[in-house]
Amino acid sequence: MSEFARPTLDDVARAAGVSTATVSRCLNSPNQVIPATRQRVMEAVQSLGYTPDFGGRALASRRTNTVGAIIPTMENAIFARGLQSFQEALTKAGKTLLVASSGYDPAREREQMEALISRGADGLLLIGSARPEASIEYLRRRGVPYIGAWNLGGPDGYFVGFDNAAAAAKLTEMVIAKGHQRIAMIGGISDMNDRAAARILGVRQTIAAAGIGDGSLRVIEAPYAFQNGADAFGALMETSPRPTVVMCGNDVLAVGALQKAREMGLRVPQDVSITGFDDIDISAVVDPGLTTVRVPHRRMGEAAAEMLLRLINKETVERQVEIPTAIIERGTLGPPPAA
Amino acid sequence: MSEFARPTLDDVARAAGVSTATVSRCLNSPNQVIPATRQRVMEAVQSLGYTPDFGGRALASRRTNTVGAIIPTMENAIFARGLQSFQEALTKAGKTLLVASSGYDPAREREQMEALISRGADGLLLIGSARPEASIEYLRRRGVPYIGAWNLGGPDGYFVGFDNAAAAAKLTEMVIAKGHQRIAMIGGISDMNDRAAARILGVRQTIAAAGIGDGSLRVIEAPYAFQNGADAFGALMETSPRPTVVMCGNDVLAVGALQKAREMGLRVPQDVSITGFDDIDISAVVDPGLTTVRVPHRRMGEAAAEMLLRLINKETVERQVEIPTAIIERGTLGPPPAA
DNA sequence: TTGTACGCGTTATCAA
DNA sequence: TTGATAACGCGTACAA
Repeated sequence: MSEFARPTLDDVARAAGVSTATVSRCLNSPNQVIPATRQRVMEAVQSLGYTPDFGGRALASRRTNTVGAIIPTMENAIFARGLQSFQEALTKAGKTLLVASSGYDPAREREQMEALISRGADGLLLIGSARPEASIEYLRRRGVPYIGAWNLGGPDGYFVGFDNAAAAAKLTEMVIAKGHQRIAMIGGISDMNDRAAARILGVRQTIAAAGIGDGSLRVIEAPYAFQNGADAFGALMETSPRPTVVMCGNDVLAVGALQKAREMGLRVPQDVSITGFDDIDISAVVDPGLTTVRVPHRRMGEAAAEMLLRLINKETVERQVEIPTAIIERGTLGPPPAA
Repeated sequence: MSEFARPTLDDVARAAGVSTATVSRCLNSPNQVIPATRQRVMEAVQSLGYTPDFGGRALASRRTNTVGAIIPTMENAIFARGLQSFQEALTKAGKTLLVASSGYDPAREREQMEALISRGADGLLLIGSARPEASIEYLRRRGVPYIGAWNLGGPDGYFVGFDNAAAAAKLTEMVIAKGHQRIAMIGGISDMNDRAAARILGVRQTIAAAGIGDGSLRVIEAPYAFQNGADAFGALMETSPRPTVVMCGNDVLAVGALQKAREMGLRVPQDVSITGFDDIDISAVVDPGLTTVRVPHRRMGEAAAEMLLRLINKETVERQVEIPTAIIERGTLGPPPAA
């Protein structure tokens, strides 16, 4: 009650009648201390409510057991899920995870990098590979291990993720096999978001290769939100000739599109087909269920933790770990209408 | 390339040909330094890629500009959304947010408290008010300002949140007004989750007060997941006499219940009514739309940031800030079947 | 097994 | 306006 200052090692030492070194040892390598002493020290720790000061500890020991993650936004369930398992794996290894979000802004991402590194992060998890060279140079110069996740990257750097383009291509092949000739797409904003860009690319290339229609693809890009999916779908349905299938870069967009179709009195998949990407929870719940690409986020989080930990420990690490995806067929993809 | 160690203040000072004190001043109070010197120093900072060490800085200045938040899980969108705005408000005030999750485990929450405090957190955001007295005592002794969010709390402590019980009661009154006599509920796990408990309580008390049925309420508690909502709904529909309405403690459970109803060939709301709580995105997308309680998470995050900041600055603060909720009527609540 | 004493990188005080 | 230098809290050789 009367004590309002944080207790220090010194306070504990005095209370227990030992030296600060002994208290420190009790906390860090207890078996070097005789049980009687240890108990006395631990009692003092308890009664004072002592918690070691992170700053002092980091300063003296030169390590922090902290890793940082910078994600675009906490509001996207797919990051939340992957991060959760990332954190669980880290916790098992005795590390603490610090999370920051960039709001899809490279400048802000850079700020967060500095904040995390100045807090002593031993390693960093970043999303994707699209970022200014200066940010990467900064990381490199500082010698901070980092990995990109949620997709695969270029020739250098370490990545654990999905081949977004290949998965989109495979789904597109299935769409074409159903007989669709007029394909349109609603994608995420591809600028500085390589996942969104790769998904669009996969669809586009497959269509071009198959020589469907004129080989081009109509794409509307929009931030991930139900309403944007609905609006874009409405716009696409205005065009003539109407697409027979709308492929979406993300399930959120797809569900919005699906809702809009219902509002417009269009039956899915009889009048128009819709596909998604990610397989979020909601995709199994809508009616009809969404045909989409399943992306195992939890496994990716675990794999990312393992890779980053190995990098931090300077063990050998594969440069790329690919997490396989799978197409989940539910009800929103069918053959094109006969018309 | 050849430099792999983190540059220190000393390195910068040497490179710029000044003392460490001057470098420190350049970074913290630039106008105390003559422009010519400042520029020379800043160039050295740039070219070395210097970032101040957080530990050293915290040690010397005795403040961290860091606040911590401990949430049950990152996978619940309602926390993610509130946290996002909490963080935005904090960032404006020059603070950095560190997020940790407890997995609904009080012991783990306590560990995270220590981790955050040892990292110098100036204040803590916690969810709800249900936690062991020892955890609270620990916080109090350390003199760390903290607030509970997402609900309101007891006589002491600071809270910003919703009156979960009152909102549930109001919704129940509406249900009763529609003519329902047989009400059942699917709630979250109420143990150590005061939000879930309060929602159940609000429903139960209203039913008892109205003398509906025998005044008791059948409740199944389950973790928030679609499948659990579906399973619990199935179990409830087995009972006889069947409830005419199933009130859910959360929209996730409600959507699961809705899906199960469809599977069972039950029309909503003609055969059975369903209500939710939270108004997550999906609730407007399902068919029919979910009648639920809207909880403005973003506003809560902002209000929480303001309150915590004031507490940290030792300004005067109201003990409780209540964020109003509203009932959103969509399609899942109707009158009971005539039968 | 325990204690002494130094150094980690920074800020802040006091002189110059 | 700038420079020495003493804290800050902790870990760890080294000595006892």
